[in-house]
Amino acid sequence: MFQLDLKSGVPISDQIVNGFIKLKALGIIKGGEQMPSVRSLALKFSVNPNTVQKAYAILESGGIIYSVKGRGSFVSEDERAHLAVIEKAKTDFYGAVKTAQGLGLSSDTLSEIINEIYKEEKKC
Amino acid sequence: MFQLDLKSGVPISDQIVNGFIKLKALGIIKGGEQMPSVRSLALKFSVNPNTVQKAYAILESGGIIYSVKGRGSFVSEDERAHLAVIEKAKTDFYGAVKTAQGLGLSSDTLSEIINEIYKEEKKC
DNA sequence: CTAAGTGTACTATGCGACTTAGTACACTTG
DNA sequence: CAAGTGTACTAAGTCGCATAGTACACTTAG
Repeated sequence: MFQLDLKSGVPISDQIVNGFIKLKALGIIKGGEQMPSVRSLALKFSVNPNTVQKAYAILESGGIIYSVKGRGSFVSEDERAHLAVIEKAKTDFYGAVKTAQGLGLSSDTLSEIINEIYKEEKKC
Repeated sequence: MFQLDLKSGVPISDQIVNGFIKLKALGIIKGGEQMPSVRSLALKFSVNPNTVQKAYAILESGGIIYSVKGRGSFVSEDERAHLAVIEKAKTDFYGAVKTAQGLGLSSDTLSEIINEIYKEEKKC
């Protein structure tokens, strides 16, 4: 699972959303798999059930999961939702590059940073 | 100058801070140059003077500008502040790459995005 | 059928960040 | 002296987030 950082200033509901998006993007959770119940996850994170419910509502509106009354919430099997996540990740990164460019960083500097990070990946 | 986006959710004071940081990073404003007065900038942006004052206080704490009672605020001539801005930009970009990596984007994908953006720069 | 567990909806409350408003003071400059 | 500057302070309002509590409809295991 993932961790919550209550001191980060990032809304808890957003952290839960991003946490599951990552888990799905990395294939740790897969389509059709059952999500933790709203109440159990709230208990696990020591957080209000309403907060988890809000996160689940966001995930459902994004097509990442779907919910069934009385049964539970499940990871969506629709591939389009997964593609949308990838697209959003690209868009976010696009914005980050634009910002870096606006601050005068060269493309070489950015490439160096990327290589540094992905080099570590290969070590694993 | 730069624009404010009141609908973005980003605090106005932060937008002002980032705006001047960019102006200095790009060399549009230079060390020793006088900043707009708190009141005049507030008028120009149709914003409360306190909000501009807050932004200036942040800029001063970061060494980007310095203020003199009764005279005004001026762009710092200390090069260390400029270097710190560059370092922060790198750190922010580092985080963006980490996030993209966490979502499964390959280094090639990121490089493509960078090339796309910096290609446009050369056109100008 | 019953009980437990599920998603969902609603209101009320507290808290903190941000912004605005207004006032005041010390300083510099023309 | 007057105007403009930075600075400091209190008060109020708005907004988003999180919590608390309750309630209802549904499904499933027993």
